[in-house]
Amino acid sequence: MPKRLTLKQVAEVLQVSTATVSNAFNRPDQLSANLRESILKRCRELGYHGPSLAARSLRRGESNVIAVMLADSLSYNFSDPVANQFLQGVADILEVHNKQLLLLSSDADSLQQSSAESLPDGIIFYGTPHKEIFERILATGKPAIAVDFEQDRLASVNVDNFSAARQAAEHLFSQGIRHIAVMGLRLVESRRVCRLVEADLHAPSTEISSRRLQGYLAAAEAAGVSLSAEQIWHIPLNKEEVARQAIREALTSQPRPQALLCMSDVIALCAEQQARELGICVPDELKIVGFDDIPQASQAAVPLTTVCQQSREKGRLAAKRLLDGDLSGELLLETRLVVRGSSVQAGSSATSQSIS
Amino acid sequence: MPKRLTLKQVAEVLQVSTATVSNAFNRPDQLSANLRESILKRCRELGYHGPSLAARSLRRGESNVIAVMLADSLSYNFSDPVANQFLQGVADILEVHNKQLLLLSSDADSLQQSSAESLPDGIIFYGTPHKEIFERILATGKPAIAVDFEQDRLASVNVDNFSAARQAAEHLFSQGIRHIAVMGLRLVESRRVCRLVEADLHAPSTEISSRRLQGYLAAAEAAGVSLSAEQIWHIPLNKEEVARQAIREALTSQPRPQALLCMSDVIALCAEQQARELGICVPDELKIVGFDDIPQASQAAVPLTTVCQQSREKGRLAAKRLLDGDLSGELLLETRLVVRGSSVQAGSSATSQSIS
DNA sequence: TTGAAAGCGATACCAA
DNA sequence: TTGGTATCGCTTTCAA
Repeated sequence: MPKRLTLKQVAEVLQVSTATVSNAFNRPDQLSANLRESILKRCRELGYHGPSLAARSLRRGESNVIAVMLADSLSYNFSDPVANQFLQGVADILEVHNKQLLLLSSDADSLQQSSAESLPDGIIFYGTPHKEIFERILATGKPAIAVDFEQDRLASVNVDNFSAARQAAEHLFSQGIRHIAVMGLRLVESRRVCRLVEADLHAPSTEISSRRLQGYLAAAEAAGVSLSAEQIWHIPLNKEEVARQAIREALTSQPRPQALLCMSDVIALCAEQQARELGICVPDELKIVGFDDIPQASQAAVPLTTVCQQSREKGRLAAKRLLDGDLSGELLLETRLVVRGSSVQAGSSATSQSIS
Repeated sequence: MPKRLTLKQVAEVLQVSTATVSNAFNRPDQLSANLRESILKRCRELGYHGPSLAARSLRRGESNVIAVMLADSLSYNFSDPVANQFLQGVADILEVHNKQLLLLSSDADSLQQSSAESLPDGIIFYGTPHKEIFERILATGKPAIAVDFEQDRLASVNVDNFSAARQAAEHLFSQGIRHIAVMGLRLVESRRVCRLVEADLHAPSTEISSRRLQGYLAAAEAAGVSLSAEQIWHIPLNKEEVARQAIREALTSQPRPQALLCMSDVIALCAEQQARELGICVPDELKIVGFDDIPQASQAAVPLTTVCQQSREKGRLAAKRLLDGDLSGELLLETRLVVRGSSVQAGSSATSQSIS
């Protein structure tokens, strides 16, 4: 097996100095076009395809790699449609800028050990990372940006979760609905599905889910609708398998809620499916409102009314700001309620209207 | 902004040699537990969180990073449910082994330039990569494994696409269906939706889509069903927006096919939705069979009959083989036809049966 | 336009 | 158990 060639060896074979070969790759202006061409050509023949990333970034202090630091595990993020949209947006921009993508999880032990965060030239935090790792990275002084959480020491890209959620709830209350259940995502620390207790309502955090809950509550209060802790479920993971249990509980509780306010589309779509299995007709007997506007939301049998939070655009903006060095202040993306399926019939195509 | 500390500086402050600090991080057995503890503690206080990845991998010749080389663009892969499942599987294993994940696209210009492939300790090729990059990486002699394509110089993880597709088609023909349309994925080079022509049928490649097509054709022949080029659509990308056009064409052609054989679940689910919009009742008036068994397949309004190809497990196995150095031969995963919705009624829960 | 040489930060050998 | 030191592959300044 031919051990990878080094620039030095190549230089030797070509009878030029290492500097010249290096320049051929990195600084075309430092040598004649002719020479450069011939060097690159011979390199290709020899099987030398460019400088080693490790050595180059050691020397230059930059790597051309951007990291996304995920709050949860990698595999969880690959399974989550919202995260996927976000990563699509990030990838859109990185591809244009010729940057490579390193996926890191603040959840993983590996980070404690390998300090892989030292490689990338910049870091996008997606969701609230573990404190220790967060501090560690901030201390490096590398460019970084926060997405979906707030951090006074960092620029951020975010949406107004409070207003978005309030709007979603208002949509229901304005239809005269008085009895709802909230399918909440990660509202408390527990790893199992459960309902909230009164105290949970008075411990608002800055986490997006807490914001959304506050938005729901505000809308309820404004509409004079009572919404108590026992009508609010905690779902620890944005996964169908997990959501199902909470939804079953809610849909079989007496009296059955007229509507489900779901903190994600994954939950909402699962609710739709569960309702179908239980023989509950959506939207006649049960209204469902989601959050996120993932692609599947519009394709569902009963197209989902939800809050569009432009996840892909969020990824684009975060990556753009990071690469442009535009690292101050908070950027709030617009959200809008997408009302769907208000007049769907078999044979007619779905309608959807936006309310902004 | 405090520039990142180096191991050397730390050693100086702590009044020990660099070797000792290095050992504290990498070789606990090389120094007393006491000393090690105190060094690590002081490092934390100083804000030194471990050796730089670039320097360490330059020196050690390994980086703790594994790359997945995607045949298509990053953002496309994030949007594809099958790719997401695969990446979940890869991530499952990498997390256990404390490896970081670098996502590379053989599509991107950036690779030509940055030779980012030099960093990772091993590479998983997902789908047929561009030839040039493929050769380049093989030449490095790094551990690598091929997924979803065949390559005599590389170990691989794959499924038997021919048999799987044949089985899917047989399922239809055994129900007496004689007139079908094939919604094919990437069957020819064109970037637009089109039907095949006769010549395309006689140019079988080793690409998975070609294999699947051959499987369909074999089943048709065995069943005495005619399946000609004009009944076969080419869809260039596994995206709903793209598939829609082909599906519309197929569903509005006269006579309308009794069944759609779809080369992916994304296409099949899109077909289901289109049928709904056109007022065609699935499965009474139109049968649909997919391929992949993505999570949404079982959640659809009409649960989808499809071929399960264990994408996540594929990712797991590929990563496992790579990390275990088990790099010879081809590993074929089992596929199985998952028949769903054969007796679904509103109010009753879905049934599904496996035929292996 | 080219070449010589210093050094990026860490590791691992060998000696003490 | 610890310390000195050559070296990993490359970039870049400076001098020729």
